[in-house]
Amino acid sequence: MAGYEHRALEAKWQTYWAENQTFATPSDRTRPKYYVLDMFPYPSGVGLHVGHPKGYVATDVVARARRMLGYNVLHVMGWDSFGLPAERQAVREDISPQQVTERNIATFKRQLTMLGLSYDWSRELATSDPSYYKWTQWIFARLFERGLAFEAEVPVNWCPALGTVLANEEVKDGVYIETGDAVERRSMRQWMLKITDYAESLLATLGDVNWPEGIKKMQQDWIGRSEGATVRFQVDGSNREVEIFTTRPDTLFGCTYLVLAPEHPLVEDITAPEHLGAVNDYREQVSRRSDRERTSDAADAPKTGVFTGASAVNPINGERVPIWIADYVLASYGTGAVFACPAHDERDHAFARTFDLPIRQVVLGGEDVQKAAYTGDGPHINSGFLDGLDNAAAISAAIERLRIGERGERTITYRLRDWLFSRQRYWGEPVPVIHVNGETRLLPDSSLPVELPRLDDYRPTGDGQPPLARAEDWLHTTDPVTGEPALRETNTMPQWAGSCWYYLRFIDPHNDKAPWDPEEEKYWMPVDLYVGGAEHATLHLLYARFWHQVLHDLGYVSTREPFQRLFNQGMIHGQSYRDARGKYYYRREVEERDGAWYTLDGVPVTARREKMSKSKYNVVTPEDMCEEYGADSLRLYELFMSPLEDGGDWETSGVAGCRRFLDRVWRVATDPGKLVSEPVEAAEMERALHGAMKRVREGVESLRFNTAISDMMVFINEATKADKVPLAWFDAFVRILAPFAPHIAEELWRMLGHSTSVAHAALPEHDEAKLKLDIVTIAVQVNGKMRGSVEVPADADKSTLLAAARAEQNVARYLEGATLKREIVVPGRLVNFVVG
RNA sequence: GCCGAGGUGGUGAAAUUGGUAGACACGCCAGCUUCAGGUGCUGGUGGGGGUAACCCCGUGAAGGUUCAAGUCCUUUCCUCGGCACCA
Repeated sequence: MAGYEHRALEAKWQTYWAENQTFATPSDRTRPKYYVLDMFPYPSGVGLHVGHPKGYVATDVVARARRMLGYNVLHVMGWDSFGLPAERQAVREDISPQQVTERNIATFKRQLTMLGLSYDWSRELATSDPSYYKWTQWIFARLFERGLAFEAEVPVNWCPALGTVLANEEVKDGVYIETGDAVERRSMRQWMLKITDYAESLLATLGDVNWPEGIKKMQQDWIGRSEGATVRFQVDGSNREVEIFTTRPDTLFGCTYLVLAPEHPLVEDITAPEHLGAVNDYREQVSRRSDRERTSDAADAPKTGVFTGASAVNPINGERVPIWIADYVLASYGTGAVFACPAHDERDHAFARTFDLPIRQVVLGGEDVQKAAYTGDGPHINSGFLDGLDNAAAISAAIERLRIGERGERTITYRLRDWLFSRQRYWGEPVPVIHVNGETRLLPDSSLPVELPRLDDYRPTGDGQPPLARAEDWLHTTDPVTGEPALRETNTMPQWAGSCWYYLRFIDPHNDKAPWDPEEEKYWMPVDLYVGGAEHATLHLLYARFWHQVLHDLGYVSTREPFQRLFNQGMIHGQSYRDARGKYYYRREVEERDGAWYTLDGVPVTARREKMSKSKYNVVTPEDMCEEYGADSLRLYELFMSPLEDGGDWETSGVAGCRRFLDRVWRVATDPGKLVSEPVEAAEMERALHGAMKRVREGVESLRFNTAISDMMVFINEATKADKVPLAWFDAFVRILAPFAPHIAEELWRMLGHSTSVAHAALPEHDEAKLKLDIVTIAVQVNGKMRGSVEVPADADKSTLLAAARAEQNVARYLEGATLKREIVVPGRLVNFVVG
């Protein structure tokens, strides 16, 4: 009575799909292709919770629907399996990261398989597999050859808790964004990738891709293009020059001092002896402040700084201005030096007020510039040859004058910095270079992959070398070209390396001659739909685009951009319960009474929606859902609960609701005599069916599946109520249900007498004519207020509509004795009488 | 502080893009079925008033445009994401 046996049924079809390779990627090239990709997961030790599969289910629906629309679909899954957590877990459990990773992958794969996702598992890959990272190293070699990978002694983000450096993109407010561990500045020899060479290119093609505007904006802001000028100031009484960057060269006449970043290399040279003490104290004080302190109270913090005793000559008017140092000027942006125009820049203004430096107005507008900076447009004054010009004209004129005098030129600066590409860890790709007599040499492709050696201990060495330095036999090698003794590189690549190109390897994952076959690449690229979380906006997505554009410049790939369409799925939150002391409770340990929550012992707790996490006791696992309600019900609920981009709060009762829907579907199919081969007069049911068919197709385009599912529910509600349901209608229904609930659909499909998988049946197309109603209900308003409704033929003309509307009892009451001023008729919708 | 997205029943959400607000589902209520129910079926369910027909109010708040506003405009409040001395 209850419904169908989901456990046996789902197991049966999952086995069938595997045995029959139902989802093998087609090899014929006559059909259109569709490459639909999920951001592959890092296989963590804790496994999946129900928040993870939302995106996977959505892409699976798209993949299945596209197959049914006649596309060759590439739909694959793999593992971003290098990374710090596995290494730490390995140390904790005293086993190897390889073992940890293997185990975690097995868990993830089991959980994903259970959901009935239609991946071509024969293309599964893992970034930590030598047959994969061989080609990651191969791409690194190409970057190195082009001068895009280089070593440098640079100030880095060092994270003592992790024992490694981090990229700028991984650090926010002085802490590692993943773990919240503190980060400090340090100078170290590191591998860098010259992503800044691609700043312009990465901006340029952002317009060509179908991505959420928000993500594009974030990438634009991260790259941070800024147009302005570099200007060289002669240091007074010296042949040295201070080079500054400015977006406002038009305000050079308002310059009353110069500011260098405390770390600026020129500071030592120019500081006057009597100021040396103060300058050194200040630099010391600044260097002691952590990034966290410096960024957390940025912006509106009081300005600090000291005078160097030196002065510089303003090239635009020959004026001498003092040179200060201050930490509001960043060493890492522009040239690490600015000229200050306090009248027209808020930061300079605050600094000038603090140290009583002159403020000279050069642009007309605003209030008193002694009180507040004016940053708007206006005619220039006190500016010699710029007088009278507006900002834009003055900027051009100033730059032209500087250029002629060889004191400056137009310049574009980017916020983006080069990518710090080494990590002092074990569990990552070895960098394929060797060091011979202090010289770094790229290993020839023939010696790839450089495999990770097995270690007994994965911690850094006693003298602070990365863990790989422990592998003596591995570390000491010979140059395969010259035979000279050599040392291997002990830094490894960051986790982002493997994910920068995995979408390319999926195209041809078993190729051992090349990273991919060019013909295959041409067929499958670009990725048509890429689905994942928005947290990768400036990390993975920027890095992958960078590698892809380099590969494109080298002729290895055929598209400029890797991901044609990007879609961000929202995060699913779980309900958590916490008492006043902050202790969390499981759902089964609490109960609701009169709208408030208590533990079973009566301790009041607060219920909150939070990110699912083991420590918050609010994790719901896909296993539990599959066991109790079945994968099909879980899949439906993931999509039914909210639009894909919205995330939402997990409610297990909602899964039960989806299960009830499937049970009703089952009953419609199995009620004796319900399904009939003869036509049935049931316009409502037929309309519901065609509405659902339409919505399913729209959903595949818009990735809004919640309304498609509710329309399928409407059809089943109609079918449940009806005595007879035409077989042909139900047949079509099973096919639109199939992408969402593939197991039950496959079973029903066979019950309907088909002998091949529903996965390759044709997705039915709706008939627009069937959506039209013969009789429509028209709203009748008087003065814009609803006073009744009337049923009229859909094609009724205006006068018929008005007559019917007037005849409506309640409406007639309102019209009686009133003067009719106006009649509004919207055919098929409403009639509005405006009366006086 | 700046930039972006969003505020609709007890809950998740719909709303053909200016035309009957709340589809569908959860939850709740009532009835039927059942030895039993974390079952199934039927009906009800935005708030207030009324025996009823109906009436009034209602999409964060306040104004405005319009015959008509969840939808358009102005102001404002709140929530969530991103950036944060970028010269």
